[in-house]
Amino acid sequence: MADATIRCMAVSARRGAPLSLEEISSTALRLMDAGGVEGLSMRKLAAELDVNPMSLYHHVESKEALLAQMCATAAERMHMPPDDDTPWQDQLRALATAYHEHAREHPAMWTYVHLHPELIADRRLPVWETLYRVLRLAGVPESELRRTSDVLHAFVTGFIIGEIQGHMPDDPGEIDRNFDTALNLIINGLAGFAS
Amino acid sequence: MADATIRCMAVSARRGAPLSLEEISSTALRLMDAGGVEGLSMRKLAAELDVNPMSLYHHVESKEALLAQMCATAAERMHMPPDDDTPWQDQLRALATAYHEHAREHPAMWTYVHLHPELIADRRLPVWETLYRVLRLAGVPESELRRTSDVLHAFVTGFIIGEIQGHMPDDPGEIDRNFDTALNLIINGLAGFAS
DNA sequence: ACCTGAACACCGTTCAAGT
DNA sequence: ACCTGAACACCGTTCAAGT
Repeated sequence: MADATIRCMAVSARRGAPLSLEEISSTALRLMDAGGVEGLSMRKLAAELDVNPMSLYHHVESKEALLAQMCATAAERMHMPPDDDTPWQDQLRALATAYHEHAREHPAMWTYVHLHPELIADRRLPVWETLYRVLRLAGVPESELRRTSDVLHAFVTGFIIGEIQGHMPDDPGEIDRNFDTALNLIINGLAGFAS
Repeated sequence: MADATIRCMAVSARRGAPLSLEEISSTALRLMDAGGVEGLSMRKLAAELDVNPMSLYHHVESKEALLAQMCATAAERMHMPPDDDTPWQDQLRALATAYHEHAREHPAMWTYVHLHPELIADRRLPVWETLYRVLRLAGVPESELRRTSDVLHAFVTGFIIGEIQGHMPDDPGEIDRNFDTALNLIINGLAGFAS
């Protein structure tokens, strides 16, 4: 019986269990975290999963589609700070920090997202919901929410990429001071807007 | 005589003249402008120059070195607005606009620079000289010039990449309004700093 | 249903040989 | 001095064949 089931599912000769999309994309993310963008190839991914490269194409349309999938689930799962009734400045700081940390955990994937902004364009994503809420608190008029959030997001990702790709931290305190400078600039700028 | 010269220079069978670094990198830039990052490969570049792919390696150490070369000369040649004694806000606007336009002319190369910030790290480059001058005018203390200029540069490149890679202009006026929002945010932020 | 091997059209690059 | 062809170690992906 078990033999029959296994035979009819055409399980890989090299593996016990069939592939799943979940397994594929989490392994892919691990490869990307470890080896950068060049660390992820369909062939290396297949080797890591102990499977023929072509088997992947039964679960994923293309490498691009796989990357899109990875980014989408990462963006959905991103944990955002809740509305805690503190001043908008503090909430913006918390949001930026959460974003920042997430990006530093998955720098290569983040760089890819930055280069393909359409992958997180969905305004129902937690990041955007949270950012909109904070910007409303800051007094940004409804008609300017879209534009302002786009600009801020571009700033933050620009900063993060610079940090990821740049001369890395001799002094880790230097990172924090850069981050503070960036955030203070934005908060000052927004405050000027609202008033 | 001419024959002898040509023979001893071992000129390509397919071309009249020998390759030059200048010819290589300007052709490479043209390919990149036209076809994005994927538009530039050593093999396509050689084909465009009507030369064997391996000939390129006599003038350039690697593809990476070629890209570095291209970015460096582009950054050196970038034409910056002169000090015209207008308020720093106007001068910053002029600087950002010049940068913006240059990036829109060579979006793929610009994206590459953004991903390899060390390529324009040289503080003697016109961009940095100009930015430092404007930031001094804005009242940024000497000890914060490096940090502030890094952050601003990251913001601006983040914005530009977002614009290049993002949903492109349905309405070209939309671009300008985004750009204004970004710049006003920065100027407001800096003004808060200095005071 | 799912997996596979061979093949195709690409990469960047090394190396020994040509003139 | 400069150019070249063959070769190597990679890519993503198609397609027909296996179970």
